[in-house]
Amino acid sequence: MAADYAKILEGITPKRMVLADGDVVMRAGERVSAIFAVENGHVALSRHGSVVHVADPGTLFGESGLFSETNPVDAVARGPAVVSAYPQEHVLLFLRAHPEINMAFSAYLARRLNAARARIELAKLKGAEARVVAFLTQAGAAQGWIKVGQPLSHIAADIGLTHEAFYRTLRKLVDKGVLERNGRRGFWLRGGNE
Amino acid sequence: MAADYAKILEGITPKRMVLADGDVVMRAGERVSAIFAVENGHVALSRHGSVVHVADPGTLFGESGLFSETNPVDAVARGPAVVSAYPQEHVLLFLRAHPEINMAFSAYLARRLNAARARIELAKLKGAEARVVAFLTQAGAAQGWIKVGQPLSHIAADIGLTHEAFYRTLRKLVDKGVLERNGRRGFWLRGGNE
DNA sequence: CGATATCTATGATCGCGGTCACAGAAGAGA
DNA sequence: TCTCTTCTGTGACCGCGATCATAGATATCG
Repeated sequence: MAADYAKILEGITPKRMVLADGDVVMRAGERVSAIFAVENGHVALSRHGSVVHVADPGTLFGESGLFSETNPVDAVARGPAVVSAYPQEHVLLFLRAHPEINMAFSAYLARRLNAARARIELAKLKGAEARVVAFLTQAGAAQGWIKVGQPLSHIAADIGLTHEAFYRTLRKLVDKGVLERNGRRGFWLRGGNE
Repeated sequence: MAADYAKILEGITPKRMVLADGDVVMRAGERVSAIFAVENGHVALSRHGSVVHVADPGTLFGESGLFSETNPVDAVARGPAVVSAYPQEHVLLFLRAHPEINMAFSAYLARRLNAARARIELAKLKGAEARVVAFLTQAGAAQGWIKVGQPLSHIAADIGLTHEAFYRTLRKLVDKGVLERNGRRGFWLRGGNE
């Protein structure tokens, strides 16, 4: 997988971890040992019991812990997953030794920061419909068919809705002709945007 | 202002910009010219017409544009504001030349990422009371008196509530004996937490 | 200093979405 | 295959918080 962090970590040999649903990758408060890349499946990061972020395939997690002594969050596999663990010390040494790679890492963090901020503003939208449309738009459903990679009920929780409200809103959007569905997880927002 | 990005940019001379409400700092699609620090006021970043982030005083914005050719977002002043523009090329040269500063910049981005994710956690809490208590706790109101630095109505919007609901929730917490107030902006959470 | 805008605050009403309840569909495992 | 779990989906009810209305308290500015 040509993930956008590929160049950053290509010089480091990761430890591969194969996880079952619910397996713990790291616990909040533990010493930081590594930065992780999701190869397959999903990993939920939670803080005080509530999910803060869901790491998708092709993304890193634990990036913020790289610069601190202890992990700020719990990381638990959502369903079967495969992650690569890149030892913290190797990564830090590598970044220090390769300024260009370091720049690329900063760029990667900046992109993730943007995504997180977009999610915050999404959460502030009032009304289930606005949030669902915003989510689908961010996912690219306005440019053509997209296929979401996780259960709709998880998405509902991610955008701060119950699954019931989410399903009802999807139906309403379809009835309005704004949204088309293909199977259970295929979506296409058509309608007078842009 | 001793912002936590101070050390990163201290070697670069910014261009000061004084803005009125609605003034455009940068437009999506334009060539990137600088990274910005908000000295005063607020700057709204939007993409495809919807707000992605509101930059507060003491924070940077345009960090992601630093690594690309063109701006990904519009930036418009929300009310009168003062921002410092640090020319992109100077910042890039500076970071390339000083690996340790580059690491510090990565660490800054990682901290912001953490903060953003904590905010996501807060936004997902259900119920006005839970969100208000979470906000006050994050602000340190469980450790003693704190004084918030912005109008309560703005805080209400930040945590996804109307100001009316926010005021009512504060009152309810005071009635319950969980919260004490000192003047309009002083708060202290007492009660069996921890 | 007085005029004006903003902030803080509370009450009444109403609609959205959470909760509860139920069920078919799909997937996992034996 | 059959069982069991999870996911997807819909309906009924009702409580929380958005909205509308109003007003005193503060802040701002000429």
